[in-house]
Amino acid sequence: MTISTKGRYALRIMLDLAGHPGETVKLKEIASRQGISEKYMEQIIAVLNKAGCVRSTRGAQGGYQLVKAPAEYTVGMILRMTEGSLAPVECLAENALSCEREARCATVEIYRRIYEAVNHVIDTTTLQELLEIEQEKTELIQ
Amino acid sequence: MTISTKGRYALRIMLDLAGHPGETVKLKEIASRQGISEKYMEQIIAVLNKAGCVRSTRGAQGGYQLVKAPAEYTVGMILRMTEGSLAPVECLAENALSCEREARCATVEIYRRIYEAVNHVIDTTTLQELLEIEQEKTELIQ
DNA sequence: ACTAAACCTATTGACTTCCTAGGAAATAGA
DNA sequence: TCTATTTCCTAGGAAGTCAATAGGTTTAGT
Repeated sequence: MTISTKGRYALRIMLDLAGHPGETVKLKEIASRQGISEKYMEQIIAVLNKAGCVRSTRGAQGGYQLVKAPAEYTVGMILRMTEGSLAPVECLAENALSCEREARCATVEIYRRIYEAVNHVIDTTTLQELLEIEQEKTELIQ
Repeated sequence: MTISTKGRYALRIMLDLAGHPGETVKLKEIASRQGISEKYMEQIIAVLNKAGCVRSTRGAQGGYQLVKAPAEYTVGMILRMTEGSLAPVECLAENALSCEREARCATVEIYRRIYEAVNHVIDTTTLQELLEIEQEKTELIQ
């Protein structure tokens, strides 16, 4: 029931980019700030890039930047890109092949409720909101 | 972000027992009704047994039965016994060792919200409620 | 005694996760 | 044009987890 590093790192990458608006941020910078393997991050940001979430500039002085404003990204978008569906059971995922227990399965109801609760949280929280939380936290440290 | 078969099967075992009140149900019966490997179920029900969730009777004509009424079991109790904590990240689990990013980590806030939402769902749904859903569903089939 | 059941522990194949490795392609600046 | 820097691409691999399977021991009813 855990979210893998792939999704968690994706969120941190996006948050890092959101914290540097207008800049073209190198992966190396994000890696050192976040303490994540640069090579591993490459693979994660590739997904975000192909999905059109970030824009990349190749070559020297290249890097990444957000395409839209932080408020335009929900956490749900980012997590689903990297993690796939967050359904607690396969039969609830979008492209699931129908289960033969479907008609009489009572337990799926609890999984449906969990799924809806999770979706509600991640679809109503934006990157902007996380950015504000981060800023509040850093102010507390200073 | 999925719940493993261990937790899902545990819920189905408990629901099966709840559907046969007063009876001492053999594992073999549950296995054939639920279409789950008997040997694998042994390991799962052992956890529920040690936790005092079910009572076992050994020897011939033995089996299992619930200790309490279905309304006394929440889905949360059952899932946590078999799955462990349902926290989406380790640092939120009960016995987690503190994370050094804690003070400045903004993303943990979204995980906390997810965690709370999941906990709310599973702690407010009882086995009794699932039993009623099951009964409604079987009536629809007939 | 015989049989049916729970109990116990080890092992295994498949899969996933998290990361490392090694380069190719693109581009800014000298 | 050359070089350094960056993104891009693909393969591979160590470790761990999952979902069982296997093979017994113990207990108790008939």
